[in-house]
Amino acid sequence: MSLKPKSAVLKQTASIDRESYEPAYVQLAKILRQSMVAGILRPGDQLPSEAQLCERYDVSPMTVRRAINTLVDQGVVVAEQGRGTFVKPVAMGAATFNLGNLQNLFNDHEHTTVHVLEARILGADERVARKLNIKIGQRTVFIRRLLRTDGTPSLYHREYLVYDPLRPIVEAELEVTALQRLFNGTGETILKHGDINLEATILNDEESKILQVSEPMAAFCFEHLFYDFDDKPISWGWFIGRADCLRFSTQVGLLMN
Amino acid sequence: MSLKPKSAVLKQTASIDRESYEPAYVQLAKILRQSMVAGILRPGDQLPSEAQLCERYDVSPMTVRRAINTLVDQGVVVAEQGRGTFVKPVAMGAATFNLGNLQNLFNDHEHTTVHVLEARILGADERVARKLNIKIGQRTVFIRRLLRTDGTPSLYHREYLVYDPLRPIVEAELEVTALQRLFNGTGETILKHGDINLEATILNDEESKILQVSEPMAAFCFEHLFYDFDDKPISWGWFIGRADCLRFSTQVGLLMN
DNA sequence: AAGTGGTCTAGACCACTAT
DNA sequence: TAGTGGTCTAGACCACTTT
Repeated sequence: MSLKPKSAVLKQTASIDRESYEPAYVQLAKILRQSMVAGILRPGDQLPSEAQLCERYDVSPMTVRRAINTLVDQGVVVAEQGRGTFVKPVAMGAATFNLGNLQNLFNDHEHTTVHVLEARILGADERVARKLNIKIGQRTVFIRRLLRTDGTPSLYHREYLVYDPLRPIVEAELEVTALQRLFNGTGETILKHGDINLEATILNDEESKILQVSEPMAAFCFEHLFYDFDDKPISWGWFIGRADCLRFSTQVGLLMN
Repeated sequence: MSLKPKSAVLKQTASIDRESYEPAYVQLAKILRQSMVAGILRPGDQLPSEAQLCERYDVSPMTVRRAINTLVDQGVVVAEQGRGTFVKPVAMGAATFNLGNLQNLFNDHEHTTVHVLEARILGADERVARKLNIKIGQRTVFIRRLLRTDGTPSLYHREYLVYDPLRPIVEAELEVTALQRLFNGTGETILKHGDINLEATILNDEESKILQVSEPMAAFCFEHLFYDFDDKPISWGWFIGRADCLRFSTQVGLLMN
């Protein structure tokens, strides 16, 4: 691990194309990233100082700054005031998984359909009352939905909504499109924030039946609790999907681009 | 949903404290965020223009820009060139889970211990050969590790390393600290990048025994495949943890701070 | 003291969207 | 055409780390 900037090597790399549609800071970030991918800059190595980069690529300090901030945000370098900017080592702990992939499911009307299996007014039991911070017996709207991908059951959703006759949302929530809104936030929304848990579980009898699984099978469970603008819970529910149909992939470290 | 900036309302909010240790752009971002939390700016609403914010808070365009970019990065607003900047609705699809929580486990030497259950040279079978892109029968180092939290088995790890007599890493990999390095990237590293999969599964007999579970139980499985600086796979393995001891939580939307 | 990153200014020009 | 965000300049000062 070298402690000095690899100035000599970097000097030979590409320069910034002023005619390009790509902003200078993006180009610079790519150049630096590329030197890491190529192994010119290794984990632990120090990047050239901002002043050096300004001179070498003939851009202003703010532009260099932004390029480096981009890399910091991407988690590939770390900047330490007074010391320098260094290439971060690959760490599995930096891996992140997002539900964005799942979101595509809801938008893909070609292959995915949503069926409302059940929707009725239900008095809250102890568990529901606790989650939604309401009294036991207070009315909720209980909804069960099933998503099918190419006809095959893929996701089973259950949801309890606080019943409020003043809020016309209830009607809308029953519609098939309501799920989509929950997931990608299109259209009107009364949700301010939400808590989401990801768990692994084994399908119970009801779930197995609905998802058409015969043997015991592992599944992902996304529990969600949404709040309105008064920070009152209004929706508690969970999605369950077969483990053999769901997978989350991600990458860490230096990738091509 | 209003289509006009809530200029009048925002005008009354706090101003920027020049004496504060907090950068101006952070303060401005907080002020804007606060207006969203307070419901002054609702999903779909347009933020005041950059010029307006410059004037109102007496900062330069670049500072306003950075504040807004912060919010864009946080995913709470979306900026559209030529139109304006708008508050994004809450979307479950925006949720992200990271393995950082898990990382704490490895650093917490007070409560967590790592035991090497097995470590031996092993010829690659078809599956291992395919994953590591080597020939069947080629030698690998097979390692089994068990992590205990306060004495209770919590994570079971199996790993195949390409055996390379020229690389002294093999010795080091056997050490207990090797796992920590894999996860948080401290010290020397020969890893350039990695692919990570998150799956839900049911513990098999061996896993149940090692994790001291009697009944069938769901589990999280993190499969990892790491590459060296020549983009050759050198490590394939997976962590398995009991579902009742592992949970991933996250939040979406507007949070307090 | 010298070098580093962190912040900030006060403008400028451009591309895009709306009217 | 006016207003918006997107980029960029050429400096400045500060806080911090190292020598």
